[in-house]
Parts: sequence; structure tokens; C-alpha cells
Amino acid sequence: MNYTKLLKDYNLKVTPQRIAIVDELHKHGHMNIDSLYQVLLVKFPSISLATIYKNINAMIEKVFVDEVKIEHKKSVFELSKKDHAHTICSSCGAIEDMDFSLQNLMKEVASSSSFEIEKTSLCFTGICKTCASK
Amino acid sequence: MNYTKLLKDYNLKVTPQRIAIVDELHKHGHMNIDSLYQVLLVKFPSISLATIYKNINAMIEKVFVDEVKIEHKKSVFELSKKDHAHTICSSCGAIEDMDFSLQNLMKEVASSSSFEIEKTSLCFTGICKTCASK
DNA sequence: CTGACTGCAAACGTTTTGCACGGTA
DNA sequence: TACCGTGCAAAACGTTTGCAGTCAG
Repeated sequence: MNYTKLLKDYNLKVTPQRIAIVDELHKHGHMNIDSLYQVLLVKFPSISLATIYKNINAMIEKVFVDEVKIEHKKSVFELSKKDHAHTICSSCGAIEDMDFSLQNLMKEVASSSSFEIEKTSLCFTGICKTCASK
Repeated sequence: MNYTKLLKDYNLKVTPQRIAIVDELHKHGHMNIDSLYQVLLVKFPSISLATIYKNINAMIEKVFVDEVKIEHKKSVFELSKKDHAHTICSSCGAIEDMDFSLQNLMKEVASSSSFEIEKTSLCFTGICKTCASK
């Protein structure tokens, strides 16, 4: 993926910090502010939390980063992708994407209620494969 | 509903403040900390936010109150009830319960993945009936 | 060259904590 | 009576803001 182009497309100036943020989100899939901060400190020993907050918020506003709110945990952030659900392991904390046809779900709901859905958020909390096999 | 019995059943001492909290949650369905505080101030002019936080947290721990995390808004709290989804109107902010067979959804997911679901959270953001008709 | 971005420090709003007092069981 | 809950004030926490210096375009 070309992070420079991505940033430019969304009218954000291309800075090393921003490239790194997008890069880490892409590599890790889901990260909260703290883990992002820890990882970025390696490349940018003097990076500040304020910079990370400002950039994440800018990216959310440009709608190419999404926030995932999780019960009892801090929000994590991910590069926007097609509708999907999340699984959160209550044992190891791992967060995974799950292929899931939210489209069908949304159509079903739309036809049975008078609510016009714009966005759907679906999270499963439970035990992941790895933890279950222990 | 007998709030005294409910509190006793969960090993919480029965205090007027706690009865009022449960009562308001029951009446309003979903409330955030601030609205709860405002309403409780009427009955208890000297109630403190700390008391509300402590009690809500205790009730969440006893699993008879649930927290609903909402994008761009403060969490709301509700008395625990059977699995259901939430609709959140992005226009007027109203939060409603939606009858929804999460059971079927969960079975479907369980059979197609190796994730053992304990809890499902499903939120639809969009435009409610009332706002749509304007 | 200009406006936007960074990093620092301070401010802010929310939630938690410690403690003395009061109420429940 | 013993313990738990309340309310107050202070602390802790996460996030945002203002600003001076720096960098991307």
C-alpha cells in the first residue's frame, strides 16, 4: 500500500509521523493509543501523545481510520475497511476481524423496522480459537 | 418490579440512592451518568457524582446493569435484559432497544468460526422513524 | 514563503480514590 | 455493633488545546 498517496488523497500533508502511524495500523490491524505510542517511540523518540491524538482524529475525520469501542477496554483504531464484525477474546484480549455480511443484516433490519441504518457496529466477546484449545 | 429484592439478591445493601438509580434506569431505559445525576438531584439534593459512579460500577459488576458504548457520545447504562440490539439516531440522539434474534446470529457465527461467543453487542446508527418523517 | 504539523506544557473533563460521617442489617 | 454506603475534596487519568519552532508543499 502507498501511504503517501493515501495521505495526499485525503488532503493531509505527508509527514514521517503520519506515514508511520498508517504503517503501524496496517501492520497490526488494531491498535489503541498507548500501543501506537510505544511503537512510534522507537522511530521517533520525541514524538508526543498529542501528535498521535491529533493525527488519529484527523484520520477519523477524513474517514480512513475507524474507532472501535470495546467494553472494559480502551478504543482501538483501524484503517477503514469494508463492513465487518470484530471478535474480542476476553482471555487474551486479541481483537480480530470477522468476515460477516453486514449488508444482509442491515437489509433485514431495514425491511422490518422504520429505522434508516447508516452504520452498523457488531462485536462478539468470547474465547478465541487459541485460548479455547488450551 | 421490586427493586429492594433485586438489590438484596445481588448482595447490595438497600439504600434510597440505589433504589432511585434502579428506578430511574427502569423508567428511562437508557441513561448516561449526567442525566442520571440531574434526575437524582431532585430527590437527593446533596447526592454526589462519586456515589453514582460507585453504584453503577457495583451494579455492572453484579451484572444487572449493562454499559452501552456509543460512538461520539457518552456511554449509557441500562438494566440488563435479554439479548437485543440498539438503534441510535444520529439526528435526535434517541437510543432505542430493537428486538433482534441475536441467538440465531450467534449460532450462525459459532458454526462458521472457531470463536466461542459469550456476548454480542450490536448497534445501528442512523435516522429514527420520527426524524425521518420530518 | 506560507500554512500546516510537531512537541511541549498546561488545561480540561471525566472518573476514581481516601476519608470522616452516617445508615443498614 | 460492625460494616458498608455516602458525600466531599483531592487525585488520577485520558484527551485536548495553545503556542513557539519546524517542516512540507
